[in-house]
Amino acid sequence: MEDVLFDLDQDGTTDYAFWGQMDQNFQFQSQLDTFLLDYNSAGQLSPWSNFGSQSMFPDAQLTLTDLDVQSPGEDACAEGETSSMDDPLEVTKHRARRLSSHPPYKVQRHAANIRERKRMLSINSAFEELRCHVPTFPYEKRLSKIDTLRLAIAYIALLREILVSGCDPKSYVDDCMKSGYKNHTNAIWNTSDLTARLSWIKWD
DNA sequence: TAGGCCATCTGGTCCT
DNA sequence: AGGACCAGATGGCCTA
Repeated sequence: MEDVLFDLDQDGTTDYAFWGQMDQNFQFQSQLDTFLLDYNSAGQLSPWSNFGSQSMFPDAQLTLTDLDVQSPGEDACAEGETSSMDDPLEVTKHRARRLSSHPPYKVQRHAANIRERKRMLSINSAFEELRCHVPTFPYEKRLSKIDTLRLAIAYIALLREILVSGCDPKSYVDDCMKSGYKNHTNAIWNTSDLTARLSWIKWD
């Protein structure tokens, strides 16, 4: 156990040295982070977005040493070492983890993290766009992602029914309001909820 | 305070 | 080989 901790310490010090020497990599990292910050600030986030209250880019405030902070998984690994290191498979995994903490891997991992954040940002912007296209009440709080998807499904189903019926959309919705909308789908958003939302829509 | 929601990190897998 | 995609783990924030 002691030598494991020692090794982790060693990795840490070598990493400090590594990052200190690799100005080009740091510049690359900074450029990517800067790009993502620009990407974020240029994005059309809704007023519901909580990005302002919670930093989307903790890395932007990171020092070089922050890159060496152990991940949750590594923590779990360290905690489980005493009980599981007798298992050869665990020993192999542990070696792999130690290997994965070496500098070249960290550079790739950091770049992958940035790409992943960028990818999630694009997904979130798509959700924001979708939220703008589903019927919501003016006073309603921001829809969660799952609710946005479910409401969109129900909304599309209802629009299809309106199309098939050939009726005037507004009168169709009014009829639904009066008779109680029977949604044929399994959607969570059904009956009065969806039609009540649609009653807010200006059909003209 | 528990539960919901979310962002982030991470390793694995698939694709180009 | 490198990037995209995915799911699991984790921790923070918010609300009932």
